[in-house]
Amino acid sequence: MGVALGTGYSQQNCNLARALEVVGERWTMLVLRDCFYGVRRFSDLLAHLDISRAVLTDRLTALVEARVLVRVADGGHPEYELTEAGKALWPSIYALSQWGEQYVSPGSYPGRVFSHAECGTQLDRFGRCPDCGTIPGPEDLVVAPGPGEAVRPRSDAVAVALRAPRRMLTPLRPRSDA
Amino acid sequence: MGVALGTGYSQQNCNLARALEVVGERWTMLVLRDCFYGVRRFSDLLAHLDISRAVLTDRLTALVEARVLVRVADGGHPEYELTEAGKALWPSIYALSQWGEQYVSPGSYPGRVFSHAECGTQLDRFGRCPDCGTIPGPEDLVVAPGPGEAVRPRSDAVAVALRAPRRMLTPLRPRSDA
DNA sequence: CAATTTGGTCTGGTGACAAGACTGAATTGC
DNA sequence: GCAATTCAGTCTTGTCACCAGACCAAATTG
Repeated sequence: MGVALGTGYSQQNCNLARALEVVGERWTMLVLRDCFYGVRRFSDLLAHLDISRAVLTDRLTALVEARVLVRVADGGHPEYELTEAGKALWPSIYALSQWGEQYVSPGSYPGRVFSHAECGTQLDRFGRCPDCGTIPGPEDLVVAPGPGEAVRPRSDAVAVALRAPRRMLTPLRPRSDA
Repeated sequence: MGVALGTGYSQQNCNLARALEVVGERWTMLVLRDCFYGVRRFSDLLAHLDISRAVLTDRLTALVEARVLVRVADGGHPEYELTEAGKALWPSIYALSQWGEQYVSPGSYPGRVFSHAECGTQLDRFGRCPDCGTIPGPEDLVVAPGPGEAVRPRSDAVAVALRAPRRMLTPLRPRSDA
């Protein structure tokens, strides 16, 4: 209780409202973005997002309950991984990022560029690979820092790792395999 | 003051965070969805969304300030229209709706289907017209109710108008042209 | 011109969030 | 093996946003 409440758009017979009940809360999208970048640990999310511990706990719990993430903890520290439903959110996140880049902070925040790993071509603003004509899923993408510099670069582990091109969805830290 | 605050993801040098500062607040996306459907009046949004008056006022003010909507009021009652930046949000809204339909309420909420007005073909989940191979903008789309019935159909003017296929972005009510 | 609708503003009560102290389990250092 | 540290949370307190509903002036309708 208290998890999915406060987000209820109860009277809306609408798929957008249903989606927003799951991913529309503050911070949720940013948590998921980090998951796509390979972040899996509570502490990494905490350090990268400047989010309150209680709220991060709440969001992770809700996302696990909604089957967007799975909590994996065999003995060691728990890790949070995207499920299929979670990975399917990539187009939404990409579309919002592109809009932010074009209309909110044009030019100021170079952000990151995404390329089709197979052919190295940079995606267009709809997420299409202009070379292949397809819309690659997140597992087929490489993220790299865009041109230009961040205004005030961060120093947390996640920010540092993202200064080099990375295959998306690959864990930021090596698995603590038994 | 008090408008854009509370949504600040200040430390995030990230386009997604920038986008969410503008459209990430509760209700904002649903307001915009209605704008795409042709809703332009305060009272229609109020009736269709079951939102508090104060919050609706706040959201509209913020969206106008962010240049996502324009407030047009020549004498008569004001109307809110999507700007170019606002229309550019369509891919984000479409992506979220599709995700909601597939992963949150599969089958339960038939929602609406979107077709390319030019050729009548229904869009795929990435917003592509399978016939033309393009990704039509919202001005080239027709919304129609999906198959199946809403659980508890609404009776407000907007819900009623949306029971028939409609060209998107066309005003719900005839303009009170001078 | 009276009644109603429209587009708001203004209250009060409730719930969400931020900041930070605190804790027990896991991990690391030696 | 044991101490120190890190990790993944929980708990508390204050602030802020949101909801429900009363209220109000301007526009519109009858």
